[in-house]
Amino acid sequence: MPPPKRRRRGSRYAVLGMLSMGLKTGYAMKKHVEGNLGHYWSESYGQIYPILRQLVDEGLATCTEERRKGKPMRNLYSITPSGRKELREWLAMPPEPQPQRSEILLKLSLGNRVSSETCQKLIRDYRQQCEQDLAYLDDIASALRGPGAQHRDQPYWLMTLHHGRAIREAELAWCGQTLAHLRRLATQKKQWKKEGGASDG
Amino acid sequence: MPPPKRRRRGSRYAVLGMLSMGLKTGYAMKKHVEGNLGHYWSESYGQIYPILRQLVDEGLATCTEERRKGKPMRNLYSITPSGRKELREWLAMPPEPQPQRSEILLKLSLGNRVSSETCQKLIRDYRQQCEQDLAYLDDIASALRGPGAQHRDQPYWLMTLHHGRAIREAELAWCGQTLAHLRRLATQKKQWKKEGGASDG
DNA sequence: GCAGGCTATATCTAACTGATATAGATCTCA
DNA sequence: TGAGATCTATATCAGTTAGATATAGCCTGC
Repeated sequence: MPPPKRRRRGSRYAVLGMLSMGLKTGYAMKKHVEGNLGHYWSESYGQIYPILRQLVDEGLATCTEERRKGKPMRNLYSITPSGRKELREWLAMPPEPQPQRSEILLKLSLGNRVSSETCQKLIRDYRQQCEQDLAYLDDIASALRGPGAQHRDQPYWLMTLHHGRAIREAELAWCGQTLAHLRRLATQKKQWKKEGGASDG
Repeated sequence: MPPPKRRRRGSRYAVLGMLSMGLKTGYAMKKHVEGNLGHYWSESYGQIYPILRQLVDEGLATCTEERRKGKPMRNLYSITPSGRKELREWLAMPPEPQPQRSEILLKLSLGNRVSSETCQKLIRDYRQQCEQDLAYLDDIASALRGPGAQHRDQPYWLMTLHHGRAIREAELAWCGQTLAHLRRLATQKKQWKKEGGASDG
Protein backbone atom coordinates (compact mmCIF):
# COMPACT_ATOMS: atom_id res chain seq x y z
CA MET A 1 0.00 0.00 0.00
CA PRO A 2 1.14 3.59 -0.60
CA PRO A 3 2.67 5.49 2.29
CA PRO A 4 0.08 7.47 4.27
CA LYS A 5 -0.21 11.08 3.18
CA ARG A 6 1.43 13.79 5.19
CA ARG A 7 -0.95 15.88 7.19
CA ARG A 8 -0.35 19.47 8.13
CA ARG A 9 1.03 19.21 11.67
CA GLY A 10 1.49 22.96 12.03
CA SER A 11 1.70 22.72 15.81
CA ARG A 12 4.73 20.48 15.53
CA TYR A 13 6.66 23.06 13.53
CA ALA A 14 5.46 25.97 15.60
CA VAL A 15 6.96 24.20 18.64
CA LEU A 16 10.17 23.37 16.76
CA GLY A 17 10.36 27.00 15.70
CA MET A 18 10.00 28.24 19.25
CA LEU A 19 12.67 25.79 20.39
CA SER A 20 14.92 27.25 17.70
CA MET A 21 14.29 30.70 19.20
CA GLY A 22 15.56 29.47 22.54
CA LEU A 23 12.29 29.04 24.42
CA LYS A 24 12.75 26.20 26.89
CA THR A 25 9.47 25.31 28.61
CA GLY A 26 6.01 24.50 27.34
CA TYR A 27 4.64 27.19 29.55
CA ALA A 28 6.94 29.83 28.05
CA MET A 29 5.86 28.77 24.57
CA LYS A 30 2.20 29.14 25.37
CA LYS A 31 2.85 32.62 26.81
CA HIS A 32 4.89 33.58 23.76
CA VAL A 33 2.11 32.54 21.40
CA GLU A 34 -0.49 34.46 23.39
CA GLY A 35 1.60 37.56 23.80
CA ASN A 36 3.48 37.80 20.52
CA LEU A 37 1.97 35.59 17.83
CA GLY A 38 -1.68 36.00 18.75
CA HIS A 39 -2.47 37.82 15.53
CA TYR A 40 -1.52 34.89 13.33
CA TRP A 41 -1.06 31.78 15.43
CA SER A 42 -2.59 29.95 18.37
CA GLU A 43 -1.52 26.91 20.28
CA SER A 44 -2.87 24.93 23.20
CA TYR A 45 -1.20 23.04 26.02
CA GLY A 46 -2.92 19.96 24.72
CA GLN A 47 -0.66 20.22 21.69
CA ILE A 48 2.52 21.62 23.16
CA TYR A 49 3.31 19.10 25.89
CA PRO A 50 2.73 15.90 23.89
CA ILE A 51 4.68 17.36 20.95
CA LEU A 52 7.66 18.25 23.13
CA ARG A 53 7.86 14.65 24.36
CA GLN A 54 7.45 13.35 20.84
CA LEU A 55 10.25 15.57 19.55
CA VAL A 56 12.54 14.14 22.24
CA ASP A 57 11.56 10.60 21.20
CA GLU A 58 12.48 11.42 17.60
CA GLY A 59 15.80 12.98 18.54
CA LEU A 60 14.79 16.46 17.39
CA ALA A 61 14.97 17.88 20.92
CA THR A 62 16.50 17.06 24.28
CA CYS A 63 15.00 17.44 27.74
CA THR A 64 16.56 18.00 31.15
CA GLU A 65 14.60 18.20 34.38
CA GLU A 66 15.47 21.22 36.46
CA ARG A 67 14.66 21.23 40.16
CA ARG A 68 15.41 24.44 42.04
CA LYS A 69 15.33 25.06 45.78
CA GLY A 70 11.78 25.95 46.80
CA LYS A 71 10.46 26.11 43.24
CA PRO A 72 8.46 23.57 41.32
CA MET A 73 10.27 21.24 38.94
CA ARG A 74 10.32 22.12 35.28
CA ASN A 75 11.37 20.45 32.05
CA LEU A 76 13.87 22.38 29.95
CA TYR A 77 13.90 21.52 26.25
CA SER A 78 16.48 22.31 23.59
CA ILE A 79 16.51 21.76 19.85
CA THR A 80 19.11 19.38 18.35
CA PRO A 81 20.90 19.70 14.99
CA SER A 82 18.45 17.25 13.38
CA GLY A 83 15.62 19.33 14.81
CA ARG A 84 17.02 22.40 13.07
CA LYS A 85 17.36 20.43 9.87
CA GLU A 86 13.76 19.25 9.91
CA LEU A 87 12.58 22.78 10.67
CA ARG A 88 14.52 24.19 7.71
CA GLU A 89 13.09 21.52 5.43
CA TRP A 90 9.57 22.39 6.49
CA LEU A 91 10.24 26.11 6.05
CA ALA A 92 11.28 25.50 2.45
CA MET A 93 8.07 23.63 1.60
CA PRO A 94 5.17 25.58 0.08
CA PRO A 95 2.39 26.06 2.64
CA GLU A 96 -0.73 23.99 2.11
CA PRO A 97 -3.94 25.89 1.48
CA GLN A 98 -5.56 26.52 4.82
CA PRO A 99 -9.16 25.81 5.71
CA GLN A 100 -11.06 29.09 5.73
CA ARG A 101 -13.59 29.68 8.49
CA SER A 102 -15.07 33.05 9.34
CA GLU A 103 -17.99 32.92 11.71
CA ILE A 104 -18.79 36.58 11.08
CA LEU A 105 -19.12 36.11 7.34
CA LEU A 106 -21.19 32.95 7.81
CA LYS A 107 -23.56 34.89 10.04
CA LEU A 108 -23.68 37.86 7.70
CA SER A 109 -24.45 35.64 4.72
CA LEU A 110 -27.56 34.45 6.57
CA GLY A 111 -28.44 37.99 7.65
CA ASN A 112 -31.80 37.94 5.89
CA ARG A 113 -33.09 35.68 8.69
CA VAL A 114 -32.64 38.28 11.44
CA SER A 115 -33.28 41.99 11.91
CA SER A 116 -31.15 44.69 10.35
CA GLU A 117 -30.27 45.81 13.87
CA THR A 118 -28.86 42.38 14.67
CA CYS A 119 -26.71 42.45 11.54
CA GLN A 120 -25.49 45.94 12.23
CA LYS A 121 -24.53 45.01 15.76
CA LEU A 122 -22.56 42.07 14.39
CA ILE A 123 -20.51 44.37 12.19
CA ARG A 124 -20.10 47.13 14.77
CA ASP A 125 -18.75 44.61 17.31
CA TYR A 126 -16.38 43.28 14.71
CA ARG A 127 -15.15 46.78 13.90
CA GLN A 128 -14.42 47.32 17.56
CA GLN A 129 -12.49 44.05 17.69
CA CYS A 130 -10.38 45.15 14.73
CA GLU A 131 -9.57 48.40 16.46
CA GLN A 132 -8.45 46.54 19.56
CA ASP A 133 -6.35 44.24 17.41
CA LEU A 134 -4.64 47.25 15.86
CA ALA A 135 -3.77 48.62 19.30
CA TYR A 136 -2.40 45.19 20.29
CA LEU A 137 -0.28 45.06 17.13
CA ASP A 138 1.13 48.51 17.83
CA ASP A 139 2.01 47.47 21.36
CA ILE A 140 4.00 44.51 20.06
CA ALA A 141 5.69 46.64 17.42
CA SER A 142 6.87 49.29 19.85
CA ALA A 143 8.06 46.61 22.30
CA LEU A 144 10.03 45.12 19.41
CA ARG A 145 11.65 48.38 18.43
CA GLY A 146 12.05 49.51 22.00
CA PRO A 147 14.71 48.79 24.56
CA GLY A 148 16.60 45.50 24.19
CA ALA A 149 19.10 44.16 21.74
CA GLN A 150 17.91 43.80 18.17
CA HIS A 151 16.83 40.19 17.94
CA ARG A 152 17.99 38.54 14.74
CA ASP A 153 14.38 37.61 13.92
CA GLN A 154 13.12 41.16 14.48
CA PRO A 155 12.87 42.17 10.80
CA TYR A 156 10.72 39.12 10.07
CA TRP A 157 8.47 39.76 13.07
CA LEU A 158 7.92 43.29 11.83
CA MET A 159 6.79 41.92 8.46
CA THR A 160 4.17 39.76 10.15
CA LEU A 161 3.02 42.77 12.14
CA HIS A 162 2.69 44.77 8.93
CA HIS A 163 0.49 42.00 7.60
CA GLY A 164 -1.76 42.18 10.64
CA ARG A 165 -2.02 45.95 10.24
CA ALA A 166 -2.84 45.76 6.54
CA ILE A 167 -5.57 43.17 7.08
CA ARG A 168 -7.18 44.96 10.01
CA GLU A 169 -7.21 48.26 8.19
CA ALA A 170 -8.86 46.64 5.19
CA GLU A 171 -11.43 45.09 7.53
CA LEU A 172 -12.18 48.44 9.13
CA ALA A 173 -12.86 49.98 5.73
CA TRP A 174 -15.07 47.02 4.83
CA CYS A 175 -17.03 47.38 8.09
CA GLY A 176 -17.83 50.97 7.21
CA GLN A 177 -19.04 50.06 3.72
CA THR A 178 -21.02 47.11 5.00
CA LEU A 179 -22.81 49.13 7.66
CA ALA A 180 -23.84 51.59 4.95
CA HIS A 181 -25.13 48.71 2.80
CA LEU A 182 -27.11 47.29 5.70
CA ARG A 183 -28.70 50.63 6.47
CA ARG A 184 -29.64 51.09 2.82
CA LEU A 185 -31.15 47.59 2.71
CA ALA A 186 -33.23 48.32 5.81
CA THR A 187 -34.56 51.56 4.30
CA GLN A 188 -35.48 49.79 1.07
CA LYS A 189 -37.37 47.08 2.93
CA LYS A 190 -39.33 49.66 4.93
CA GLN A 191 -40.11 51.47 1.69
CA TRP A 192 -41.44 48.31 0.03
CA LYS A 193 -43.54 47.53 3.06
CA LYS A 194 -45.09 51.00 3.01
CA GLU A 195 -45.92 50.62 -0.69
CA GLY A 196 -47.66 47.34 0.14
CA GLY A 197 -45.53 45.35 -2.32
CA ALA A 198 -45.41 41.56 -2.07
CA SER A 199 -42.49 40.23 -0.07
CA ASP A 200 -39.62 38.82 -2.09
CA GLY A 201 -39.05 35.78 0.07
CA MET B 1 -21.28 19.94 38.73
CA PRO B 2 -21.75 22.88 36.38
CA PRO B 3 -23.12 22.21 32.90
CA PRO B 4 -20.38 21.53 30.33
CA LYS B 5 -19.33 24.62 28.39
CA ARG B 6 -20.60 25.08 24.88
CA ARG B 7 -18.04 24.63 22.14
CA ARG B 8 -18.25 26.45 18.86
CA ARG B 9 -20.01 23.90 16.61
CA GLY B 10 -19.77 26.10 13.51
CA SER B 11 -20.39 23.15 11.21
CA ARG B 12 -23.72 22.52 12.84
CA TYR B 13 -24.95 26.02 12.06
CA ALA B 14 -23.45 26.08 8.61
CA VAL B 15 -25.49 22.96 7.84
CA LEU B 16 -28.62 24.43 9.43
CA GLY B 17 -28.06 27.57 7.38
CA MET B 18 -27.80 25.62 4.14
CA LEU B 19 -30.96 23.70 5.03
CA SER B 20 -32.66 27.08 5.52
CA MET B 21 -31.55 28.02 1.99
CA GLY B 22 -33.33 24.97 0.62
CA LEU B 23 -30.36 22.67 -0.01
CA LYS B 24 -31.56 19.12 0.47
CA THR B 25 -28.66 16.64 0.27
CA GLY B 26 -25.30 16.42 1.98
CA TYR B 27 -23.66 16.24 -1.38
CA ALA B 28 -25.29 19.45 -2.57
CA MET B 29 -24.13 21.20 0.61
CA LYS B 30 -20.55 20.15 0.09
CA LYS B 31 -20.67 21.41 -3.51
CA HIS B 32 -22.23 24.68 -2.40
CA VAL B 33 -19.48 25.27 0.14
CA GLU B 34 -16.75 24.51 -2.38
CA GLY B 35 -18.27 26.57 -5.15
CA ASN B 36 -19.76 29.53 -3.33
CA LEU B 37 -18.45 29.86 0.22
CA GLY B 38 -14.89 28.73 -0.40
CA HIS B 39 -13.49 32.15 0.42
CA TYR B 40 -14.74 32.13 3.99
CA TRP B 41 -15.96 28.66 4.89
CA SER B 42 -15.07 25.02 4.45
CA GLU B 43 -16.87 21.88 5.38
CA SER B 44 -16.15 18.17 5.07
CA TYR B 45 -18.37 15.16 4.51
CA GLY B 46 -17.11 13.86 7.82
CA GLN B 47 -19.02 16.71 9.45
CA ILE B 48 -22.01 17.08 7.17
CA TYR B 49 -23.48 13.58 7.20
CA PRO B 50 -23.31 12.95 10.95
CA ILE B 51 -24.68 16.44 11.64
CA LEU B 52 -27.64 15.92 9.32
CA ARG B 53 -28.58 12.74 11.19
CA GLN B 54 -28.10 14.50 14.50
CA LEU B 55 -30.34 17.39 13.47
CA VAL B 56 -33.07 14.89 12.60
CA ASP B 57 -32.64 13.24 16.02
CA GLU B 58 -33.08 16.63 17.68
CA GLY B 59 -36.15 17.54 15.65
CA LEU B 60 -34.43 20.42 13.86
CA ALA B 61 -34.68 18.72 10.47
CA THR B 62 -36.65 15.95 8.76
CA CYS B 63 -35.42 13.32 6.32
CA THR B 64 -37.16 11.43 3.54
CA GLU B 65 -35.53 8.75 1.39
CA GLU B 66 -36.02 9.33 -2.28
CA ARG B 67 -35.62 6.40 -4.67
CA ARG B 68 -35.97 7.20 -8.37
CA LYS B 69 -36.16 4.81 -11.27
CA GLY B 70 -32.66 3.82 -12.35
CA LYS B 71 -30.97 6.31 -10.01
CA PRO B 72 -29.32 5.70 -6.68
CA MET B 73 -31.24 6.43 -3.51
CA ARG B 74 -30.74 9.72 -1.77
CA ASN B 75 -31.73 11.33 1.52
CA LEU B 76 -33.62 14.61 1.24
CA TYR B 77 -33.46 16.82 4.31
CA SER B 78 -35.60 19.82 5.26
CA ILE B 79 -35.40 22.27 8.13
CA THR B 80 -38.23 22.36 10.69
CA PRO B 81 -39.62 25.42 12.52
CA SER B 82 -37.53 24.62 15.60
CA GLY B 83 -34.52 24.34 13.31
CA ARG B 84 -35.18 27.85 12.03
CA LYS B 85 -35.59 29.07 15.58
CA GLU B 86 -32.28 27.61 16.74
CA LEU B 87 -30.55 29.08 13.67
CA ARG B 88 -31.93 32.56 14.40
CA GLU B 89 -30.82 32.32 18.01
CA TRP B 90 -27.29 31.42 16.94
CA LEU B 91 -27.24 34.23 14.38
CA ALA B 92 -28.08 36.74 17.11
CA MET B 93 -25.21 35.61 19.35
CA PRO B 94 -21.89 37.47 19.12
CA PRO B 95 -19.28 35.35 17.33
CA GLU B 96 -16.56 33.86 19.51
CA PRO B 97 -12.99 34.93 18.78
CA GLN B 98 -11.61 32.54 16.22
CA PRO B 99 -8.30 30.70 16.44
CA GLN B 100 -5.84 32.39 14.13
CA ARG B 101 -3.50 30.19 12.11
CA SER B 102 -1.47 31.40 9.16
CA GLU B 103 1.15 29.00 7.97
CA ILE B 104 2.69 31.63 5.70
CA LEU B 105 3.22 34.08 8.53
CA LEU B 106 4.62 31.35 10.78
CA LYS B 107 7.12 30.45 8.07
CA LEU B 108 7.98 34.07 7.39
CA SER B 109 8.58 34.77 11.07
CA LEU B 110 11.25 32.05 11.03
CA GLY B 111 12.67 33.31 7.73
CA ASN B 112 16.09 33.98 9.19
CA ARG B 113 16.70 30.20 9.19
CA VAL B 114 16.50 29.88 5.40
CA SER B 115 17.80 31.73 2.35
CA SER B 116 16.33 35.02 1.17
CA GLU B 117 15.37 33.24 -2.06
CA THR B 118 13.29 30.72 -0.12
CA CYS B 119 11.48 33.54 1.69
CA GLN B 120 10.88 35.43 -1.49
CA LYS B 121 9.46 32.37 -3.20
CA LEU B 122 7.10 31.90 -0.25
CA ILE B 123 5.72 35.40 -0.73
CA ARG B 124 5.58 35.26 -4.52
CA ASP B 125 3.61 32.02 -4.41
CA TYR B 126 1.26 33.59 -1.91
CA ARG B 127 0.78 36.63 -4.12
CA GLN B 128 -0.16 34.36 -6.98
CA GLN B 129 -2.65 32.56 -4.78
CA CYS B 130 -4.26 35.87 -3.84
CA GLU B 131 -4.59 36.78 -7.50
CA GLN B 132 -6.30 33.49 -8.23
CA ASP B 133 -8.61 34.04 -5.27
CA LEU B 134 -9.58 37.43 -6.69
CA ALA B 135 -10.48 35.87 -10.02
CA TYR B 136 -12.55 33.23 -8.22
CA LEU B 137 -14.36 35.91 -6.24
CA ASP B 138 -15.16 37.83 -9.41
CA ASP B 139 -16.55 34.67 -11.01
CA ILE B 140 -18.91 34.17 -8.10
CA ALA B 141 -19.94 37.82 -8.12
CA SER B 142 -20.82 37.86 -11.80
CA ALA B 143 -22.68 34.56 -11.47
CA LEU B 144 -24.63 36.15 -8.62
CA ARG B 145 -25.54 39.26 -10.59
CA GLY B 146 -26.01 37.35 -13.80
CA PRO B 147 -28.97 35.42 -15.13
CA GLY B 148 -31.38 33.98 -12.57
CA ALA B 149 -33.90 35.46 -10.22
CA GLN B 150 -32.49 37.70 -7.51
CA HIS B 151 -32.10 35.41 -4.55
CA ARG B 152 -33.28 37.00 -1.32
CA ASP B 153 -29.84 36.37 0.22
CA GLN B 154 -27.99 37.95 -2.71
CA PRO B 155 -27.23 41.32 -1.05
CA TYR B 156 -25.64 39.52 1.91
CA TRP B 157 -23.58 37.25 -0.32
CA LEU B 158 -22.27 40.32 -2.14
CA MET B 159 -21.14 41.79 1.20
CA THR B 160 -19.11 38.66 1.95
CA LEU B 161 -17.59 38.85 -1.53
CA HIS B 162 -16.62 42.48 -0.91
CA HIS B 163 -14.88 41.31 2.22
CA GLY B 164 -12.92 38.71 0.29
CA ARG B 165 -11.91 41.33 -2.26
CA ALA B 166 -10.82 43.84 0.38
CA ILE B 167 -8.68 41.29 2.20
CA ARG B 168 -7.01 39.90 -0.92
CA GLU B 169 -6.20 43.35 -2.20
CA ALA B 170 -4.64 44.28 1.13
CA GLU B 171 -2.63 41.07 0.99
CA LEU B 172 -1.39 41.83 -2.51
CA ALA B 173 -0.16 45.23 -1.37
CA TRP B 174 1.53 43.63 1.62
CA CYS B 175 3.23 41.03 -0.59
CA GLY B 176 4.76 43.82 -2.65
CA GLN B 177 6.07 45.65 0.43
CA THR B 178 7.36 42.45 1.97
CA LEU B 179 9.26 41.39 -1.14
CA ALA B 180 10.95 44.78 -1.12
CA HIS B 181 11.85 44.36 2.57
CA LEU B 182 13.27 40.89 1.91
CA ARG B 183 15.41 42.14 -0.97
CA ARG B 184 16.71 45.00 1.16
CA LEU B 185 17.55 42.59 3.99
CA ALA B 186 19.46 40.32 1.60
CA THR B 187 21.48 43.25 0.28
CA GLN B 188 22.32 44.41 3.82
CA LYS B 189 23.53 40.94 4.79
CA LYS B 190 25.77 40.72 1.73
CA GLN B 191 27.13 44.15 2.58
CA TRP B 192 27.97 43.14 6.16
CA LYS B 193 29.67 39.98 4.95
CA LYS B 194 31.84 41.96 2.51
CA GLU B 195 32.86 44.32 5.31
CA GLY B 196 33.90 41.30 7.37
CA GLY B 197 31.61 42.18 10.26
CA ALA B 198 30.75 39.55 12.87
CA SER B 199 27.54 37.66 12.14
CA ASP B 200 24.52 38.68 14.18
CA GLY B 201 23.25 35.19 14.87
C1' DG C 1 -3.95 33.68 57.12
C1' DC C 2 -6.10 33.37 53.02
C1' DA C 3 -7.76 34.90 48.32
C1' DG C 4 -6.19 35.52 43.96
C1' DG C 5 -2.76 35.21 40.56
C1' DC C 6 1.37 33.20 38.44
C1' DT C 7 4.44 29.32 36.89
C1' DA C 8 4.38 24.85 35.29
C1' DT C 9 2.95 20.28 33.79
C1' DA C 10 -0.54 17.22 32.24
C1' DT C 11 -4.73 15.24 30.21
C1' DC C 12 -9.45 14.74 28.23
C1' DT C 13 -13.32 15.37 25.07
C1' DA C 14 -15.49 17.46 21.29
C1' DA C 15 -14.68 19.29 16.94
C1' DC C 16 -12.58 19.30 12.60
C1' DT C 17 -9.60 17.96 8.29
C1' DG C 18 -8.47 15.27 4.72
C1' DA C 19 -8.42 10.91 2.88
C1' DT C 20 -10.52 6.78 1.43
C1' DA C 21 -14.28 3.33 0.20
C1' DT C 22 -18.26 2.20 -2.42
C1' DA C 23 -21.40 2.13 -6.28
C1' DG C 24 -24.53 3.21 -10.03
C1' DA C 25 -25.00 6.81 -13.76
C1' DT C 26 -23.33 9.42 -17.32
C1' DC C 27 -19.95 11.36 -20.23
C1' DT C 28 -15.92 10.90 -23.65
C1' DC C 29 -13.63 9.57 -27.34
C1' DA C 30 -11.43 6.25 -29.90
C1' DT D 1 -19.08 -0.68 -28.42
C1' DG D 2 -16.47 -0.54 -24.85
C1' DA D 3 -12.74 1.30 -21.62
C1' DG D 4 -11.88 4.84 -18.73
C1' DA D 5 -13.02 9.13 -16.54
C1' DT D 6 -16.17 11.98 -14.14
C1' DC D 7 -20.32 12.87 -11.53
C1' DT D 8 -23.83 12.03 -7.90
C1' DA D 9 -24.35 10.34 -3.44
C1' DT D 10 -23.49 8.30 1.06
C1' DA D 11 -20.45 6.83 4.63
C1' DT D 12 -16.50 6.35 7.85
C1' DC D 13 -11.72 6.54 9.71
C1' DA D 14 -7.42 8.29 11.49
C1' DG D 15 -4.83 12.20 12.52
C1' DT D 16 -5.01 16.89 14.19
C1' DT D 17 -6.74 20.96 16.74
C1' DA D 18 -9.48 23.63 20.27
C1' DG D 19 -10.72 24.53 24.56
C1' DA D 20 -11.54 23.22 29.05
C1' DT D 21 -10.05 21.37 33.31
C1' DA D 22 -7.02 19.34 37.13
C1' DT D 23 -3.21 19.90 40.07
C1' DA D 24 0.14 22.09 42.94
C1' DG D 25 3.68 25.13 44.85
C1' DC D 26 4.96 29.94 45.11
C1' DC D 27 4.23 35.00 45.45
C1' DT D 28 1.66 39.27 46.49
C1' DG D 29 -1.38 42.07 48.91
C1' DC D 30 -4.50 42.96 52.39
